[in-house]
Amino acid sequence: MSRWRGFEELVEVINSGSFSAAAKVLGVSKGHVSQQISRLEDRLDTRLLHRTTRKISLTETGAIYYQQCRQVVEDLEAAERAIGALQHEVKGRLRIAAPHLLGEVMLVPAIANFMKRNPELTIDLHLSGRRVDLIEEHFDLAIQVGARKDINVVNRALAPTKFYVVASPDYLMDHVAPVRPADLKQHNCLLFMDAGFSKPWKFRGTGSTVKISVNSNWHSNSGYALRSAATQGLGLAYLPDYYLKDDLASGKLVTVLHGWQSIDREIVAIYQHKAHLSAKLRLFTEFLEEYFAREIQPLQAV
Amino acid sequence: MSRWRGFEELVEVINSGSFSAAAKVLGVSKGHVSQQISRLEDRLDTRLLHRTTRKISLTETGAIYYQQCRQVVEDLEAAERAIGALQHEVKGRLRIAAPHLLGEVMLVPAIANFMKRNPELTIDLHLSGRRVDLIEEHFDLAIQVGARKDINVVNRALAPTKFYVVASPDYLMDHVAPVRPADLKQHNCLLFMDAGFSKPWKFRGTGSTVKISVNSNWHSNSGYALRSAATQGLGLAYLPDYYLKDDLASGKLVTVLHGWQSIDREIVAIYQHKAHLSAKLRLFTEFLEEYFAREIQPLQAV
DNA sequence: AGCTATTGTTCATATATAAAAACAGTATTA
DNA sequence: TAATACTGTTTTTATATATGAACAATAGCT
Repeated sequence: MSRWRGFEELVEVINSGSFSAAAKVLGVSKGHVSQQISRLEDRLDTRLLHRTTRKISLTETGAIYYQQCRQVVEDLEAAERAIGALQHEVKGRLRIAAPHLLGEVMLVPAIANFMKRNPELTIDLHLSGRRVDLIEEHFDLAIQVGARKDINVVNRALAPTKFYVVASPDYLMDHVAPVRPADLKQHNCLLFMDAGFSKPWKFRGTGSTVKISVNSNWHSNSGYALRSAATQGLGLAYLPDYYLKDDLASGKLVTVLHGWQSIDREIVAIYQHKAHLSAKLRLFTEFLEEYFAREIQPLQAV
Repeated sequence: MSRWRGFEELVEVINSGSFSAAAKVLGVSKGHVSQQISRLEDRLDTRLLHRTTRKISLTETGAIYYQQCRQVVEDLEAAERAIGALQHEVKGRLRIAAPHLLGEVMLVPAIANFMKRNPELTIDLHLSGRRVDLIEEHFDLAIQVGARKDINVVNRALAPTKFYVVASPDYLMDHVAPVRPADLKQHNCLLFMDAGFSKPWKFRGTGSTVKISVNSNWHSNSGYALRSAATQGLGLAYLPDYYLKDDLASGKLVTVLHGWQSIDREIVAIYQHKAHLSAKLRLFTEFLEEYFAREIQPLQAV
């Protein structure tokens, strides 16, 4: 039972002018209002209202208490209104975590687009190689490639993405283009490496799946640096489609290993709990889904 | 059920840092706290807390709501403290109604005495011939001679008082002093009359009680005027002991009808409800009781 | 790694609360 | 002046609420 029961009944009795009217407003029985006021008086060990069957009048003590409670009721009403507004409008802060590459290439233009429609929104975009802790670091949303196993979060697939092995035309003038994954061993591969670890390159051919640990004398935790190194002919790079689109179109890079596709992966939005999703978060993820579907064109078959 | 249930649980969960700790502080089960927060979230249609088994963290929405609720809790606590102080100290306003005579003669010095001990008190003394409506006119206390029949008020006897028939020695030189109530018919009686009505004079002899409607060509609603008229030999007056003390001692007036006593009456304090008596009201009536016992000396037997 | 202590949630049950009707009292109205 | 309609309170009964144990999950400890 609440520590402060009865204060709203008191306020409403005064505002309405009678127990009966207050009961009607509050949607309870008048007997209940009577009981609540009585208990409040017992608890405060003072009489708050003088009452005859017809007239209600505040005690001096009651008047002082009423003033404060009235303020409290107004504050609580204001608080609920504020929440309601926040809940149903796209406003406030949206704190997003993402890897550098995805964030810079995909999210920055997407966010720009979304904010044009929702100018009251504040964005806090945090790019890093880590998988952030949503709770600890107060992120509303994390965007990454591949889902999380954490059962406390929702993984929402936004778009599929593929990785391609690419090289510059220059490089391919000097080296024989690989046609099977095993051929990669003969090449210098530009590796994405973070915190000392790199992931193997995976491919799916007709019926078989291959995982290759490649040779490399060049590592970076920056996708931009990897792509740049590849265009300058330093070796082969394994990069996602959304990051290659322009350079493939312009011919600065070309794909190799035709017939071998990388394993499909998903760009995922990750957030806490499906229930009670705030409007801003719900609408932003919906927007991202549409935006990615529109912007990520499947590359011409390789 | 309250319209704002759960806000105190939310505040305490944040203040304590966990559901369990909050439950301990609030003196309820942790299951209950959990349920309250859940309902609050359902009602607001938003998530207020991120929770894992070990960590609690406010949502952006939750943080906003928490700030407001925290303020509300502090305000409610402050309100209760204020009431407590008002309830247990003699301070604030004490609004008293009394008849002119009693008020001027007895209450003014009594109040002066009481206020010396309780300087934080404010007194509002309203003198009139009417029986005031405590509720309607916001009186804490009415002092009068004789109890009220109203079942909604407390009649607290402060002191007994007697009425005496008095005359000036001059008057008695020219007239035969009455010895029985019936003799009053032969005299001019100075009548207390308010709103066109006067009360009969009552007497108790040895074994019998007499009620007399006297003859009068002089009326006033002022006890002071009555007494003054009597000292100037205009006739007989029927006045209370506390108002005659000085004039009887100085010999300006003398009592008649020896052997016939007026009906004893009570000076009464009248207030709303015995329960929840404020400290100032309780202490003031107690003080009046003592003060009257000390100050109203029984007149020498008549 | 495995164990322990502690977390928040869920569920059946005991308790407390709110409703509805009966009650007592008082302004209003005819 | 009597009838009436409405007041706040009381009481019984139906409903809702809080509990406490069982549960699932996790951080810290050894």
